[in-house]
Amino acid sequence: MALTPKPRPDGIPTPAVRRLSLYLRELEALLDTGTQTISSRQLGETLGLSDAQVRKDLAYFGQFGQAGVGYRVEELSQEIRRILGTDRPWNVMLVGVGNLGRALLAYRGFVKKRFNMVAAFDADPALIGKHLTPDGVLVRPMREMAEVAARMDIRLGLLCVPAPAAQSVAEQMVAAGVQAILNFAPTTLNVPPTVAVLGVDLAVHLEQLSFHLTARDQGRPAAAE
Amino acid sequence: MALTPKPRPDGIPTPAVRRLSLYLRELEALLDTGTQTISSRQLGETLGLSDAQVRKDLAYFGQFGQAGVGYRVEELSQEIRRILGTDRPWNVMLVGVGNLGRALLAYRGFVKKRFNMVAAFDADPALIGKHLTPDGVLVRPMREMAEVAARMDIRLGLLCVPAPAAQSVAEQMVAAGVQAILNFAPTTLNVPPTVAVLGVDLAVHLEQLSFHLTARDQGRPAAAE
DNA sequence: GAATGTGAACTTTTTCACAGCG
DNA sequence: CGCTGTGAAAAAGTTCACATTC
Repeated sequence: MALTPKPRPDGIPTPAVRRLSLYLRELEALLDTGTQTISSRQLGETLGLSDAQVRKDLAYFGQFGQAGVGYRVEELSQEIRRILGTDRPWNVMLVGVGNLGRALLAYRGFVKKRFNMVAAFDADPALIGKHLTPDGVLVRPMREMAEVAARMDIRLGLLCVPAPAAQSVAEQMVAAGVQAILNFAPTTLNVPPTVAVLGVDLAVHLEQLSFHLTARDQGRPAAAE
Repeated sequence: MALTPKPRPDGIPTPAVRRLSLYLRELEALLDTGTQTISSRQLGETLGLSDAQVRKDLAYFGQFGQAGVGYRVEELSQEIRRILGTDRPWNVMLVGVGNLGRALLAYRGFVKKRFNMVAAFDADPALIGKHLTPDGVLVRPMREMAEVAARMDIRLGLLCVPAPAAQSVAEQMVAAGVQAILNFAPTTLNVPPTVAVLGVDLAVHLEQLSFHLTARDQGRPAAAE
């Protein structure tokens, strides 16, 4: 163990950040089983990663382990939450209350992670003013977006409108102060570089699996996850 | 242009395969606008990729372009579909007809790509035998999975059950002959290496965006998409 | 002139391997 | 001893730059 006080390295591989979420998921499951400590080898095992990978990933952010022992599950969980910024709740808006949007509004997994869906918007006048579930959030007209976002301090948004509307809606979200967008529309968004966009194209995911099926049937390798 | 007849390289970067889907999405949009040909530079532009990246990615699979001209949109689309294995329809099953499962059953994006949701399963007796939408698919009991999968030649499945049930359900799917799983449960699946799994953990995606928000607020870099 | 396909250079990410701590 | 943290080596992926083709 070195004594570099805080190298503030910044040159953290993007894949390492992605894996951080997976480590956290694993650690939270371990907490439920009452496990106190875990080694890099054990932590990587379930996820199909090498022990070295796990240690290196965590080391980008600090020194959380204890030589000879491993990592304290509770402590490491909290550290990762702090790094990811989920040690506090975020208010989230959802735009586009179609089938998918409704399902996401009701998704329990967000609540557990303290992502609070506090506002929903849609362009369809027929939906405005409705609560889609008894305890669900009110659907508002698009024009209220900026005001509501400011009042509720919303910086994160889910975009669930059809592809043709996506770019224009994204611009409205950005104008309203949204700084990070999870985009479910099957299209690429053009936004200012300060805004983070993560695309989740469900058809693309299936295509990737189709490739694996096809490639395997033809003798190509094909890995997973 | 070289005359390597078919190098059968096999050492195709996984990211290249992912990008193939994005190229196809772009090309399909271009088809609607009646564009005949496109250069690697133009194709990469919308996606934020360099022209070299586009050419190299495509070159892993063959020689589809014409020097001085670019790529024929129609032709390249078909080539990519062939590579991805989406030049033909796939029958797909969905297991777990909760909020998310229902939304996915109704998702129009799958239909367009010829992923046919032909069977749905759930463990809840109250849902069995129902059609969740007028034109929707019948919800069947889990025990019929193997028989139905064989009869309908289903090799692809969407897993939309709660995390605690996911591993056991995945095993049933594999036993029923499913060879590729799109996993929406926030947990890692342990399946035989012949089976491809792609995880879509919605909370993880939001966590990644939270990281970007947090990192940016603190002077770290943070890229997107 | 415009744009591909591709070796070679470069950058990023992963793995190795081992000193050192509890 | 078991296990971390980390430089150094290896592998993977991206960009460069250019000969070549239309």
